[in-house]
Amino acid sequence: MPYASFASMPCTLGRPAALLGERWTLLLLRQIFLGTRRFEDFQATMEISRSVLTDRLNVLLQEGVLKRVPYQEDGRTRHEYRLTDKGRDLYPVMMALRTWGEKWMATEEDESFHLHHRDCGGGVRAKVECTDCGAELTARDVQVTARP
Amino acid sequence: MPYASFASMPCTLGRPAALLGERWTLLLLRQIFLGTRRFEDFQATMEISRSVLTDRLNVLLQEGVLKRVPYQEDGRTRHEYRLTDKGRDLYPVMMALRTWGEKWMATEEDESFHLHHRDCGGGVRAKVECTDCGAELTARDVQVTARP
DNA sequence: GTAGCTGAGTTCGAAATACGAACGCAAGGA
DNA sequence: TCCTTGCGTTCGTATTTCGAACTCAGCTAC
Repeated sequence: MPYASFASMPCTLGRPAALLGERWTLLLLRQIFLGTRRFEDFQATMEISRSVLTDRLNVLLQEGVLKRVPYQEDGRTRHEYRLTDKGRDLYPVMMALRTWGEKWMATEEDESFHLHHRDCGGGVRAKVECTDCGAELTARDVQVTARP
Repeated sequence: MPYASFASMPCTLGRPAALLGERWTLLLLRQIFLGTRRFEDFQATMEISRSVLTDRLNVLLQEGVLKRVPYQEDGRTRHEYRLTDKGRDLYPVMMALRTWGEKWMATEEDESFHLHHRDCGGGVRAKVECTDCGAELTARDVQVTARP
């Protein structure tokens, strides 16, 4: 199976993994969650080639993760890329990555950014929980069964 | 900046994003969390080319996400790839992807698998919470500030 | 009007990656 | 001795990515 055909794989973990597992896509989403919205800014901050940037933005537009929104600048109409509701729902994925990075990949030189809850000032972390009892779960607590 | 040099980017979200954002890596991790452990089985279930599989496994070994563990089969010593503690801690990332996939990418044909809490049988989902007050957070609830 | 600037792409030849079929190799078994 | 298995490595071809140059539309200044 060529990589591209995972887009149609019948698995709700496999399809997102294939979509976000394309080179540059996760880094692009990181920029977007940090507030970058314009083609030129993506290009400048990530040093991605323009043609690949065009391609990745188009894929995310097609998937409905991003939308193009017109805005005005010095009287001209331009467009910026913004998250849709679907895209905004990727927040837990990004936070899970960051929580993992903080625990396992942190170095002295990291100077990224702080995140805190607007209301109470607390920290932010991703976790997995049981929808019934609310317990926090690890891989060991979870049983995998084939779907009927 | 070529993609590879994000490996040294001073950001605890950027580095994991670059590592897992390499083609095949997320799909490989999915297989691993589903229980695949041997080279041949990865190759067969994902139809990845052998050389790329070798490369990705080596990267994950080097990063300490996987380890090679010897085991016996018909008297011969072989090796299998297993998650380290660091690797097992990627579980929330996978569950966040799946939670998102279930919500936004589910189709009729999906026949992947069920997950449930061993103790109480409940469902499984990823979420982001405040480390102080425990509230569930979305992107809008979180303030981003440059690190001092 | 026209020359220049800017944001947002598009094009294209060269370099890096991925593909897949064939090969290598070590350890058992027939 | 030869065959099979698991696990890679090699190598020529096909696909992606790179980066510099080009395009194009809508101002702005002259």
